[in-house]
Amino acid sequence: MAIEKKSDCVILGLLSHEDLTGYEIKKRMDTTLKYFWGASYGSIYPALGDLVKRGLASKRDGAENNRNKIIYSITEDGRNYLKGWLANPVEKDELRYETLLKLFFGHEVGVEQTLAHIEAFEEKISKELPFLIGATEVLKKGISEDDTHKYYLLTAEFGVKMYQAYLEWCREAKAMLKEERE
Amino acid sequence: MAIEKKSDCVILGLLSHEDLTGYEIKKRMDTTLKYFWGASYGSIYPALGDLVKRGLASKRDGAENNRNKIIYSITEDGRNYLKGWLANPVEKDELRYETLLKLFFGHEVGVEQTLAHIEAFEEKISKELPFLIGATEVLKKGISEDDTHKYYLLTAEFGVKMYQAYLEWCREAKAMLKEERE
DNA sequence: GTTACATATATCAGATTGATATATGGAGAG
DNA sequence: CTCTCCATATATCAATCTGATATATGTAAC
Repeated sequence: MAIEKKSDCVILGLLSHEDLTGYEIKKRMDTTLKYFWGASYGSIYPALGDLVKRGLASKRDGAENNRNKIIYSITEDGRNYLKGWLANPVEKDELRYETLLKLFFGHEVGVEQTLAHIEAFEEKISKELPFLIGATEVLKKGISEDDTHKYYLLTAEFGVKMYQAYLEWCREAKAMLKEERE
Repeated sequence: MAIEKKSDCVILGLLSHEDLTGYEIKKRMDTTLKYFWGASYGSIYPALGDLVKRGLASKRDGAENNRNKIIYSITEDGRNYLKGWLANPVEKDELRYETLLKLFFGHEVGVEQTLAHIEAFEEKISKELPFLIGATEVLKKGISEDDTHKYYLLTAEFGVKMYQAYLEWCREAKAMLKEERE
C-alpha cells in the first residue's frame, strides 16, 4: 500500500550521495546495485522528469563541447521524501531465479541438462565473487573516512555471504545428482 | 532474445506435473515456488487463455455443484515447448531486495533505523526457515518413490543454504553496527 | 443467520523491462 | 588520416507484469 514508486526511491537514494546524469544512474544500477536491484532506461528517464516536476529533484545543463548532458540533484523536499521511505518498513524482498525454476522442472529433461544449468550457475557466481570480495576490502579500508562506506559494506558483505552459500550448494547439488546417476 | 514468455513456461511446468486450475496455479506460486519465483492472477489467467489458443494447453470444465471451475492440462505440443525452454541456457537470475536497498542508503537515516530493517529481515527469515527445512525432510523421505522429488529437493536445499547464510549475515551485520554505535 | 474465510475467475491502471533509435567523443588500427 | 569500435548520452515504445479490485459461491464457526 506504499505510495512511493520504487524507481523514484532508488534514484533519489543515488542522488542523495552525489549529482548524477541519467546515464550515470544506469551505470550505478549495472555495477554497484546490480547484486540486489536493477532499473532500465525506460524507467530512469521518465522518473527523472517526473521527480523534477514534483520538486524532488532539480536539473541543470552539464553539456561539454557538443556532448549533451543533463545533471540531476536532489532537493530538500526530495531528501525528506527519501527519508520517509527509508523509515517505513520493507515491503518486499524478491528472488527471481530462472536457474531454480529450470531445476524445479528438471524431471522433464533429466539429470544431464539439470547438471548443465547448475554448472553454468556455478561458473557465473565464481566469476563474480572475486569482485564482491574486492569491493569489501576497498570499503573496509575507507570506512573511517566516509560514513557512507559502512552501509555499502553491509550490502557487499551480504553479497559475499550469499555467493559463498551458492557455491557450497552447487557442490552438494552436483554430488547428489552424480550419485543418483550411477 | 528468448521468444518464450516466462509466465507461459512456469505454467506449462506446473501443468507438466498435474492438471490444475488457474487458482491452484496461483497457490503453487505462493507456496512452493515463492522462494524463487512469482506470478499474479493478472499474468496467469491471460496466459492460460493464450496457451489454449496456441494448442500448448487444453481446458475442460471441472464445475462441481454451483462452483465454477476450469481445469487445464498440458498438450504434447506444450510439453515439447517446455522441454525446448528447459534445454536453453538460463537468461537471468535476479535479486530484488528492498531491504538491501534501504541499507545501502542507510547513511541518510542512521544506524538505529538500519538496525531495525536488519532485525525485521532476520525475523522474517527465521520464521520461514523451519518450513523450508521441513520441506527438505519430507522430500528426502519420498525421493525413491517419485522422480520429481529429487528436483524439488534441489531447490528446497538451495533455499535452506541461502536462508542460513542470511541469518549468519544478520548476526554479523548487527554486531558491526552495534560496535560502531559505541 | 451472519460473519469470515477459502475457492474460483477475471480485468485494469500503472509500472517496468528489453529493445531500439539517435548522435557525439575518443582510442587504436591500418 | 580515416575508419571502426566502443563509451557516453538521452529518449521512447510495445510487450509484459504486478497489485488491486470486482464478482460470486461454498463452508465452517458461533
